[in-house]
Amino acid sequence: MGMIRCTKCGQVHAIAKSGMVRGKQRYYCKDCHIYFTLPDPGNTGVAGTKRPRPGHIATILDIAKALNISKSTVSRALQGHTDIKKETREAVVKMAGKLDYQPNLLAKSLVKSKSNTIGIIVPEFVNYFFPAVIMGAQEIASEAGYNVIICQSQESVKTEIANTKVLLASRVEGVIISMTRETSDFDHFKAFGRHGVPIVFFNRICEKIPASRVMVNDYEGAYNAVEHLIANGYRRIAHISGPPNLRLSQNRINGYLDALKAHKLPSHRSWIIHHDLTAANASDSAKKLLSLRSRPDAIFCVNDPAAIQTLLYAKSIGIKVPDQLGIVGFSDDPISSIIEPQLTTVKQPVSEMGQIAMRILLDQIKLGPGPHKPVHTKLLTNLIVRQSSVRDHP
Amino acid sequence: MGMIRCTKCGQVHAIAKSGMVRGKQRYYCKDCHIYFTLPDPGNTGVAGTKRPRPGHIATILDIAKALNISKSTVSRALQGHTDIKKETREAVVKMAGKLDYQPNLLAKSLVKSKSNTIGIIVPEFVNYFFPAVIMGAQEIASEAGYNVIICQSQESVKTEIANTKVLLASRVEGVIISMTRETSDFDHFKAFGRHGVPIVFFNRICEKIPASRVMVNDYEGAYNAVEHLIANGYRRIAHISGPPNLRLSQNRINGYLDALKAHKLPSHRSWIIHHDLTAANASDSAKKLLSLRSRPDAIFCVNDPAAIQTLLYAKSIGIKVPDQLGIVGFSDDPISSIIEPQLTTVKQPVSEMGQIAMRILLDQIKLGPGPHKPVHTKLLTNLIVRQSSVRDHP
DNA sequence: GTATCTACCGGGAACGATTGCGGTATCGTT
DNA sequence: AACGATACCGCAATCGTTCCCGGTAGATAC
Repeated sequence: MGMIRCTKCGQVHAIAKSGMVRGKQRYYCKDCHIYFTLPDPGNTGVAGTKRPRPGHIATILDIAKALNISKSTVSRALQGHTDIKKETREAVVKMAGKLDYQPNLLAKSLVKSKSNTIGIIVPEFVNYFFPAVIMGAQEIASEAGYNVIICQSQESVKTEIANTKVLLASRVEGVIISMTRETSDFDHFKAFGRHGVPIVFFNRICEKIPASRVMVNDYEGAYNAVEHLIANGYRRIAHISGPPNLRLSQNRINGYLDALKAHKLPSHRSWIIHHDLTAANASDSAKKLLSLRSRPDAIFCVNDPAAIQTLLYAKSIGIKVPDQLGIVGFSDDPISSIIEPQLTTVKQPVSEMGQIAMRILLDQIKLGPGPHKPVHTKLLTNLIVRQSSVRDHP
Repeated sequence: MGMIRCTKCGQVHAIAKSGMVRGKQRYYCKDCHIYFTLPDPGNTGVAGTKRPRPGHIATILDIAKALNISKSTVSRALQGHTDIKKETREAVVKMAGKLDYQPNLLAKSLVKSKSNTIGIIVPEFVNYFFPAVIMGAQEIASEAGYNVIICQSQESVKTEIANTKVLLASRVEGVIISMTRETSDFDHFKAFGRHGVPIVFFNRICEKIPASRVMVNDYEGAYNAVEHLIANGYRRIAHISGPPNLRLSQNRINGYLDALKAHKLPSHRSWIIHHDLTAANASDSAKKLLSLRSRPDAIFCVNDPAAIQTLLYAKSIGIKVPDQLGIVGFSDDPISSIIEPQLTTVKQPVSEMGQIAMRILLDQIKLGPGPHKPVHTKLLTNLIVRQSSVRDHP
């Protein structure tokens, strides 16, 4: 029970009501029988001035009022409608410039139910690969007038799920995804399908969902890499693989195994080590392989970061590469041509991957809602032979 | 003149009118004296069903109707308002889950005039530096419930201007910028200020604008690097610098020059070469320096990519590093600890840079509109001494 | 001179949320 | 019984666009 000035009468005592409306205390005036809240103290309301807020961005209504025409006309003039007289249009455009008008995409998206936005979810973007893919994708998207929201799942399913929620709430028209290494439940991806948002997977695809995919010929790439090692006289070839639930890991293992089989070379289970794609773990895997009693004389790695860690470890313990150990990576990371010895690697078209994924996605968006036949694209790799796998005297 | 069914009467002939309204032909019915357009053929309108579109995302209205309550109540229930009965709230939440409700951020942003979005503009993100900064920034932003739109200017002022337009149109609440190397006109940045959108510059700052800045102690970093070279017996120290209009280039040059001066060492104009931060250009600069008659015996580079190119070039023409040539870079790019010899470099706190920039920005946003005192933050670097600059016998 | 067209423009309903204002039913006091 | 207070909820305006209707003035046709 405090004395507070009522909005209708003079000061009368009023008491707290209606449990705090949006953070503001609500009062009731006994005499006037009305409810009221106190105005914000910040707003020293100068009556009469309509919208004097400093950071106000001009709207079409501002332009319309300045020109004494309707906002419909302004809207049509601004989007180049034929129905508008030339002078009117010019006046509108001029006034828009004068008022520093910037269209409110939020409002536009809302009314058109079209956000002009694409979502991209990647596990991380510190290692060369994903930024390069994103660059390719973004290039195509902005050519088509689309914006891109980039999300990092940070290899965590939990944030991956959070990412899908954000993208859904932002009403993206399509999504490009490379999964987390630990994603095994796919309900959050299906949400996109339920809401008619097309998906394109790349690199780390999900086979449980009938969506388009962009990958490289992992099997052939691995096969060729291993065959190249064999041709260079290596016989005890091990493999540092990726997380087993990723299709790309499986494909590259199969290529590796089949190449060995085709050349009647042995394959041991202990020669295949899965690692989680972190640098520290790759180095551990290399350590494990190189301290085996039956030490391999070559290692084919699922990607370049792993190959680089392997190479560094081998050097650190005095194993000569390529003489005592052959190494082949996968991706053609810029580091691989700088490290010594230079790394032989299976080059994959990284930027193109993003471009193609985006092109497929935009096509699906153009086709409109409804389930479409998924497009499965397999890009070609090629082996870049450098020093880490070539011996003069096998 | 064709026979087309009128919307009001039976079929009467009608003729093209009103110059194609929004891509659709408009007709006029002579008998009814009305104008009309043909409905979209795609919509085989099943009357009665309100919104049967397949990809429809449930709205609060859908929830309200399903529960026979008003949408206001749904809205309040969903945001945990106190004014809602417990059973009602639970019913709403349950129905929201059942209908797979996802709030429409566009609508929310529109009505609240708050997009919950931050814009980031960087020149590129293939080289280690910018992705790492962005990661740091994004981390802080998502902790605070903000989304991030990332734009690449691709070192082009033109796309940088386009980026600002997009961010403005997306009603971002703040922007973090690292300029293009060629940006010399700043009107497009001022637009943010005019609209009350706070800016934080990092790395490549703009001094013509009273905005907050995050940088490292470029001068001291450079000074220490050069002093380190001097301590290792190098006397003819050159510098590959960045674009001259960037403050960081100037600061690092000054640190370089002052260190030379302090040790009474000569500095030649021909020993300072500006390069445009591309790899090819860095390599050219190294070539130019190393073919000078008075060849320098050490080079301090404005960043690691340049230092790496220099190192590679020196090796390619048989110059021994560090014996015949000392090299120091700037940034501590991951490559610098892998290349041989390992690169001495001035380490800057990259991820922290993004974090701090974002924190400053969020603070300014919290303070609300109106000009605030810009915050100028200078982070500390420290010299990582590796092999490329250390000689046993100076 | 009238009927018919054309060129242009305005009114107003969406889009999907938030929120100020106010109403009803219920309960507790005196 | 009457009144004050509380708990809960609905109405309707609002954000900035787009776009469907439709209307009017002038040109053209007959």
